[in-house]
Amino acid sequence: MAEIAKVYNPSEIEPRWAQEWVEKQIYAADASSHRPMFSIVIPPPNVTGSLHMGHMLEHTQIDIIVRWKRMQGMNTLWLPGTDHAGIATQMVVERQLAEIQLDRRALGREAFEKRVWDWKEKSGNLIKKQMIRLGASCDWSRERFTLDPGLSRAVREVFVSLYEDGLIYRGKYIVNWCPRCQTAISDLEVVHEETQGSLYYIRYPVIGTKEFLIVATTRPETMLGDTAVAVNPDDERYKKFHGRLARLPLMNRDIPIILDELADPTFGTGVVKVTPAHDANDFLAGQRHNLPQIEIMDETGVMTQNAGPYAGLDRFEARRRVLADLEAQQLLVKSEPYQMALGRCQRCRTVVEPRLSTQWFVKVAPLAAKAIAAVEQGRTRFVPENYTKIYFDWMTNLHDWCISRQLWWGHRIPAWYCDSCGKTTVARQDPTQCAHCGKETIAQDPDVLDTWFSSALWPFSTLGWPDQTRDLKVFYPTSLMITGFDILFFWVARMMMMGLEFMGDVPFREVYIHQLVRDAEKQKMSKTKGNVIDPLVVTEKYGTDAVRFTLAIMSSPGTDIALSEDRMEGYRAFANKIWNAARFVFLSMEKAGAPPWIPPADNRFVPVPEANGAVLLEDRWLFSRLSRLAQEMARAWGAYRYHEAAHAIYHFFWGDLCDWYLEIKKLRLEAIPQKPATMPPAFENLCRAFDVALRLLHPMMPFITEELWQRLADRGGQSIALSE
RNA sequence: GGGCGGUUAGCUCAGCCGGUCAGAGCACCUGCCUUACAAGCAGGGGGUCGCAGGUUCGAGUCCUGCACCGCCCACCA
Repeated sequence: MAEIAKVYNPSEIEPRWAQEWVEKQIYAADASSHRPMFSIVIPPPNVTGSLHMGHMLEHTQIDIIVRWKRMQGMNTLWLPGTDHAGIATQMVVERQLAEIQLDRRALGREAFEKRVWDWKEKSGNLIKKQMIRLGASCDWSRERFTLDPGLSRAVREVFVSLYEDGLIYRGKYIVNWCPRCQTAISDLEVVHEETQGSLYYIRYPVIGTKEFLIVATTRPETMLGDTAVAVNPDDERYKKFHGRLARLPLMNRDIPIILDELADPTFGTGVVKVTPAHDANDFLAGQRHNLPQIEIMDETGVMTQNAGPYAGLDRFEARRRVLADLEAQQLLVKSEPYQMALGRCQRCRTVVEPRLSTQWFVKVAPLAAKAIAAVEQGRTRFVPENYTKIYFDWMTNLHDWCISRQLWWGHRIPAWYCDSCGKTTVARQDPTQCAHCGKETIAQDPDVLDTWFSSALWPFSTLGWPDQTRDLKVFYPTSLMITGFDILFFWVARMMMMGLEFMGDVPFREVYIHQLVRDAEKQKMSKTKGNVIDPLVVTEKYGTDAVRFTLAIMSSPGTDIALSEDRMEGYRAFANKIWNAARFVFLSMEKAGAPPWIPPADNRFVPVPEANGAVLLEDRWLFSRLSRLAQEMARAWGAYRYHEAAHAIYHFFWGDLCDWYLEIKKLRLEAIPQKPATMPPAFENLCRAFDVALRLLHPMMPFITEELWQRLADRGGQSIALSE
């Protein structure tokens, strides 16, 4: 008794178990097992730094389910790993370079990539360390990284295969372009921000008349690239101008007045300028009317020679000059305040510029159709259910996915262009000559793939695909995906598409979308904002179990988690309560004897009767509570209602077990005159009840339960670890 | 322009199919260092469950409308 401290000190206990669990590889899955399977692949954290509380919530939720399933006897796999996170990681390293006045271009591609790899090692190791400290029961022998050779082969295979099927193509289209990152980005990487801008009304003289057309625009500088002015064909006001030309001010080019639905008679003046090279809608209109595309801005957002006198100016400076010049020529009618959704780069907040660019795209419609059907058929289920609708909405309104990025960190696009014949070679093996003309004058595309391209393959690439591995056979489709809402479209939807296309089955049977962890001010925690809390810090302060339990009990659906340390303090107290309850149990064993008492697994919820055959009232009561609790927790976990399971065990443990049951046993203990030869049933039941309570608590608080169970088992002559 | 979520004790939130659901934790008040635990024990105060209607024998719990707060999606210049 003396050797057990009155106050529970998790930092003495937790790291020891964390290490032991890893060293003994007790969470390794068995691909040759015939037991029922439960598999889950981790949403691979980005190697951009360390894990934040959002990860800890996610990992806690995954770990609870995984441990629960494992304790049910299932052959359980939790596959860990990390994501190279293309643009995000590249930016981290670029920022580091900037601090020492270096630029990636000055460094060169190879040297730069080496630096990113170095960083990846650092970040990846830190992430692994954090997860181990969290007690994540991963199978580390199956750890993966999206740039691993195997996974890269999967990426290559998928790219080539989709290309051969005509589902990947290359072309010059309007893409979202970040002038700072100097790369194309997908629609999803553009975040729209309500911004107070201005709507400018500009006069375009109509040739052959003394009249003007007045166009309204929020981006006046793009007029330098106008190649038409559009009015709605049914707009009576402008019928007189049909077939005429307009004079583009400042540039003094004559451009046609076209008739197109693009022009909404109810908006502005009903006249819209058409800039095919710098606006997605105008691009399409330009195609409909065979308009030239004049690029007036380069990849850095600086005006090109095509912008005439404005060449060399930054786009915003050009806007000011254009406005000033229009004003001077009395062509600017007016400007009015205008609320608009300005697109910014998700990574750097720079205003995104729609720009004409040659990029690679995935034709998503056929893939999306399968992904929609699979959910309609119930092959994959969303929890909470309402995400199903969101999923459908998004899936049915997809544009083709721009997958090429002008970056250095990522999977290089497996396409080679021939200088001789100009044709493209896309191949599984690096070619040495053009597949079309046979010449060796080929060079690989310098670009890399969108990081989500490889993430989309994660559920099967991590299991060995394209090889037909045993793991793949056993663990795919995975049982469950637990992830955040923020990557539902980026990731979940695309995994659905790729899984169905290449595996012929859904990547997971269920998707549980978890809450968002916010800080005390309800601000979103994010890597880019830098307001992240290192889980290692609170873990040290309150104990991993307490933080895990806090996250679990706050995980109720429908609301985000406003994490506060008050709660962690409260559940640290809970851990301490458990610790001290154990001290009482151990004390009882000392005073009442401690023979082997662990019951067989099948009657764990049945109390041992007294010598006269009757079961003590307190035992009957407690064991009935216990079995009800077990049912309740299984139901709650089965529905991912972590908070209900947590509340149930919390109140059972503190209220029923400690406040009542232990108090009653305390009286019985006092009534024992001297240590009996064998432990009376009254105390055997105490041990058994405590054992079961620890088991029920274990998925949420693995460390303290493992430690106490171990001590309990030692005293009872048992030697099986709880977590096995 | 669509869509979603929230509004319950001072604070943060639970309340799944309508009937011991008016609750928990923290905070607060009173009394206790009772040999498992003061990170504890015993007890206590505190809410007309956003507003207005409706369905029902009965509604935080279902329906309608409204008001705030927050979020997501969107090629209206």
